[in-house]
Amino acid sequence: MPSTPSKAQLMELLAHSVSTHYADFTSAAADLSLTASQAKTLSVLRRAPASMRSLAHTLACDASNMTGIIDRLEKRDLVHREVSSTDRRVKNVALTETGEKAIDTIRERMEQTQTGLDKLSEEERTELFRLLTVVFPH
Amino acid sequence: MPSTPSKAQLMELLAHSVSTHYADFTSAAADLSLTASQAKTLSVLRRAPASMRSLAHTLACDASNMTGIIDRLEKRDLVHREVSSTDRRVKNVALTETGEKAIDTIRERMEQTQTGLDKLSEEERTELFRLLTVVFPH
DNA sequence: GCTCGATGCTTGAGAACATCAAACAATACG
DNA sequence: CGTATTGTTTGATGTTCTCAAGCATCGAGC
Repeated sequence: MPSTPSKAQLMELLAHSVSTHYADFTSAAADLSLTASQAKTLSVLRRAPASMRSLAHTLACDASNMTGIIDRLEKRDLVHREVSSTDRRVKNVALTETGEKAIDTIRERMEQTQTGLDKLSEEERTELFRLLTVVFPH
Repeated sequence: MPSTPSKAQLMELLAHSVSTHYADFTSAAADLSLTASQAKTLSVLRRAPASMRSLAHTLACDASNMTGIIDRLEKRDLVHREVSSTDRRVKNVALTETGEKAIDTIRERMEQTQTGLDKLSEEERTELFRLLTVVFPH
C-alpha cells in the first residue's frame, strides 16, 4: 500500500514520463525524416486546423518560428496554408491527407509508449484517461 | 459512465498532455534564461549524474550535441564535468548546487501543471503515480 | 469615408540545437 | 602486443529559436 506521493515526486515522475514519451516520439519521427518540431506541429494539427499564431502559442514558441516550420512542411506536402475567409491577415494551417497519415504512423511506431499502455487493464486505461483529462484539460 | 478509450484516443490525449506540460516547462525555463534543451538536461540530471553518452541516449539526440549543451551549462556553473575514475574516456556530469536549485525552481513555477495536479484528491494522485510508473517504468 | 492603434504574418540577424562524418584517446579482447 | 570498439570532441551544414523590424489588414472612433 503506497503512501501519497508528494507533489515534488509527482512532478519528477511527470518529467520522467514526458521525457520517455518525447524520446520515443522523436525517434519515431526521425524514421520519417521529420524533426521533433515538425512532428509536434503535425500532432497539434491532428486535432484541428489552426492559425499560425495559435500554433505558436500551443508550441510555446515565437510566431516567426512557425513560418519556417510550416514552410518546410508545406514543401513536403504534409500541410497546407489557407487564407482565412473572415480575416485576410490570418492563415489557417491544416493537415493534408499525407500529413494525417504521417502523424498516425508516428504514433503507431512509438513502441515504448505502446508497450507501456499495453500493461494496463481496460479499467486502468479508462482511469488514466480520466486523470489526464483532469490535469491537462483542453 | 465513460467507455474504455481506444489506444489511439489515449495516444492523442498523451500527446496533448505532454504538449501542455512541455509548453509550461519551456516558459518556466525561459524565466531563468534557460532553453528547453538546457532545462531538460538539468531535469535528467536531477535524478542522478550521468555520462555524456547516457545523457544523449536519454534525451534522444546525438552525443556530439551534448558537448555544446553541457559546455554552456558549465559556463553558467549549473553543472560540472568530472572524469570517471574507472574509465578515463568517460566524463560524468553532475548538477551543482545552483543547478539543482534552478531545476527545482522551474518545477515550482510550472503553474499550469501545478494547478492541474491540485485538482486531484490524494487518492487520485496516488493512482496517477502508480499508473504512470507502470506505463513509463525507470 | 478616414486615421490610428492593434493584430497576424513574414523577414533578417545571430545564438542554440540537431545530425553526420571524422578525429582522438582510452579501453577491451583476440 | 595489435586491432577493433567505445566515449568524447570538432567541424560542416541545416533547422530551430528569439528578437527587432516590416508590411498588410482589421477595428474602433472621429
